[in-house]
Amino acid sequence: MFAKVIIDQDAKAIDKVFEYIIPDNLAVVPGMRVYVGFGSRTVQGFVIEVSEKCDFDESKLKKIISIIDEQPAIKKEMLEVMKFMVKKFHLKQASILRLFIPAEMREGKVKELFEKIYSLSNKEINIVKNAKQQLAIVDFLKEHGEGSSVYLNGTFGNGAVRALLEKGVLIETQKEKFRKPLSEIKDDKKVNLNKLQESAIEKIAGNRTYLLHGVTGSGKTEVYMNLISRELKNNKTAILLVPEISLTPQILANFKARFGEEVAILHSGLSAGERFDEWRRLYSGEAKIAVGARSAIFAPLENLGIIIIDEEHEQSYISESNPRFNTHEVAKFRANFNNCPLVLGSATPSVDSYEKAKLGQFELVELPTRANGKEMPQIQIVDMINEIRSGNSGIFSNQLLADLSNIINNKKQAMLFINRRGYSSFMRCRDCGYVAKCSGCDVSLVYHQEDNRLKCHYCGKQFKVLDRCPSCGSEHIKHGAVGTEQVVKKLNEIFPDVKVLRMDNDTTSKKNAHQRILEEFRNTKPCILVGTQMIAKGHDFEDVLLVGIIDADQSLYQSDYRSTERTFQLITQVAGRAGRGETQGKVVLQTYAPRHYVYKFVANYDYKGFFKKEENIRQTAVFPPFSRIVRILFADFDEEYVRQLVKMCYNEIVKLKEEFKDEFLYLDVMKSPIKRMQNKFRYQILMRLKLSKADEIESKAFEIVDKLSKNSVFFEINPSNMS
DNA sequence: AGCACGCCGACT
DNA sequence: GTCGGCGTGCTC
Repeated sequence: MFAKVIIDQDAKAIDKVFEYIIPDNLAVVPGMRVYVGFGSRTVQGFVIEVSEKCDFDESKLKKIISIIDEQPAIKKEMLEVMKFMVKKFHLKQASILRLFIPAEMREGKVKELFEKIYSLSNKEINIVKNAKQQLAIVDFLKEHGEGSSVYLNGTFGNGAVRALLEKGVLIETQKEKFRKPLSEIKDDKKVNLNKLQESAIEKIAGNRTYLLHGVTGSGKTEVYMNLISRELKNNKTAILLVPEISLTPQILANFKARFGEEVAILHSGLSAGERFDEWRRLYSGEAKIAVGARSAIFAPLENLGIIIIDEEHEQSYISESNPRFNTHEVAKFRANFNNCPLVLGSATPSVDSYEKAKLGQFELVELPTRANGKEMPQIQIVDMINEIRSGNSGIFSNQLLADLSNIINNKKQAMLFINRRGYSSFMRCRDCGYVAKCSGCDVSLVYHQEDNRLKCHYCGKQFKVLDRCPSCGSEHIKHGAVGTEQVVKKLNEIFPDVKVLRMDNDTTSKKNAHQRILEEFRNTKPCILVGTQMIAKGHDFEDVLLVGIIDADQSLYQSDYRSTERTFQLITQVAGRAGRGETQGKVVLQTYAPRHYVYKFVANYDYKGFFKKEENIRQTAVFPPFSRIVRILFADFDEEYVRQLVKMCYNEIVKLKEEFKDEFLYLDVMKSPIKRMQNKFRYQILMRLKLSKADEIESKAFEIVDKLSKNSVFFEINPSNMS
């Protein structure tokens, strides 16, 4: 018998199938990891197929050395997922397979965790009287039967334990131990579903893709839980994906409360060992529901009954680094494979998904009202240009200040949203225009007052702050756009007695910091929470009666075709934080472009109106979803090398364009907007294609680039971050 | 990716 | 003379 093996090394040159002989004494099945000889060394590989004959010169085949796990680490379905992803996203096989197993399983990092358990042997106990600790251990074990090594060493000292082991008084057994993340189980509040929720659940019954459009507070989570329960009753399993930042302790606790041990949670906050344990519980079938961020779509579950993607419009479902894949597409593949429904839920669906629903490719299911019947908070648009005209050049409008005072006087809470961390977005010399930039990236440095440093938000490098311009010596340094730190500082000046908390990447990097800040916020009144995106999701604070959006235009200025859509989504999201309790909340939205159509629609919570307008614009300009944008990014330390490579590829693609004359709406080659990142020079080829033959052209373009480049190249479809 | 093989410069 | 620099090419 022969095995087709993929070598577990992430290199383009060996991203193919190698064949090996299966020795008679090894029971090798597809999906297993094996050790094989490879050139002069021994490496790990994944068996993807077992067959009677081989395609390679049999005399040159080596034997598989040994198997790594008894059970195939990659299940059959996932081997199909791999094949799909290779085709769809032009990824290397090994890099995909690595997504399917927890990192700690590779290279024997953390194997299963075993606990050492000691008990008394029947050997005669012979301990001198002054060995008090040893006698104490024996007494303890006589009473309790056994004890863990951690406990015994901790309470009696490891010297005593070791002495008893040497005497043979103790025997050691190993017990498998599961690490349990978050075991705080609360009572499950039984929620009665309203009619709309019930009918939504009824509708989601076939094997299609369902777009669940439900306004914030419409009770989507409750619908998800019921859908999952239903599938569990049918003896099936479920995957629920949520954006990383919504994986808050409360949400996780809700799921634990409802499903207990049947739910496994996969998120970045887990330790390596915890994640491995959760993975194993899914693999073995002990856990039947996987809840997690993007990569939970690869959960090793069999017999899937439903896949749910919450907040389906979120950008984080498109992986933008390393193995670049689109979670929706993988989910659709797995749903088809299992013949089960795929549910995409959102209060603000992506234009792409809503268009598909409109075309009948998805089935639209709507929850148009809040479950508690409460009104959505009122959104007031404040024209910041007017503020400047009337002499207020600060970062807060008079309206926002008045509303904040009101909140403080009533001992309530407010959230201020500013999607920029740090103090100010750049430092520039007023006299000569010099801007401080990162030495390795072509981006301006962000000033962080907290540690008085300039930081690069792309590579993390830090630099000394400028007190004078290094170019002309001037001391007139100007600060760029306002960030979270500065908002906090200004609030402290204006409201010195009020607690102000900040939540952004800088304050939440430590473990559990996230939770601590939210806990403090919950318990402090009055209080103002200033934060980036991460305050926009899922938090339910009854006393937040005011949400301020400091610079609503910010996401509007990113010049990609989805920036308006993103602005609508973000504002709706943030606005949803206000007035979650009995009292109606309010949103103050500060903008320099008050007449932009996005604000008109957002203030009325008019998603459909917005969609229509946006659809119209995209259709007229022939942008996605009415076309496909392909971006091919090249990056290398050697600028001359990338320049030539990109040129060669471009010339070939121009030929492709001649072949498909009417299909190209646009084709060009250029420096990437960020010309250099982490010392790599970046060039890109951009094309916009009509949908009719986009698949064909895309794969031909990929072949061209793949052939010419010795490294792997980044292919991005409809990218939203074009930096 | 890693390692062997191979062909040119400055050293005990 | 040979130790070692890293370019090129191969791995079932």
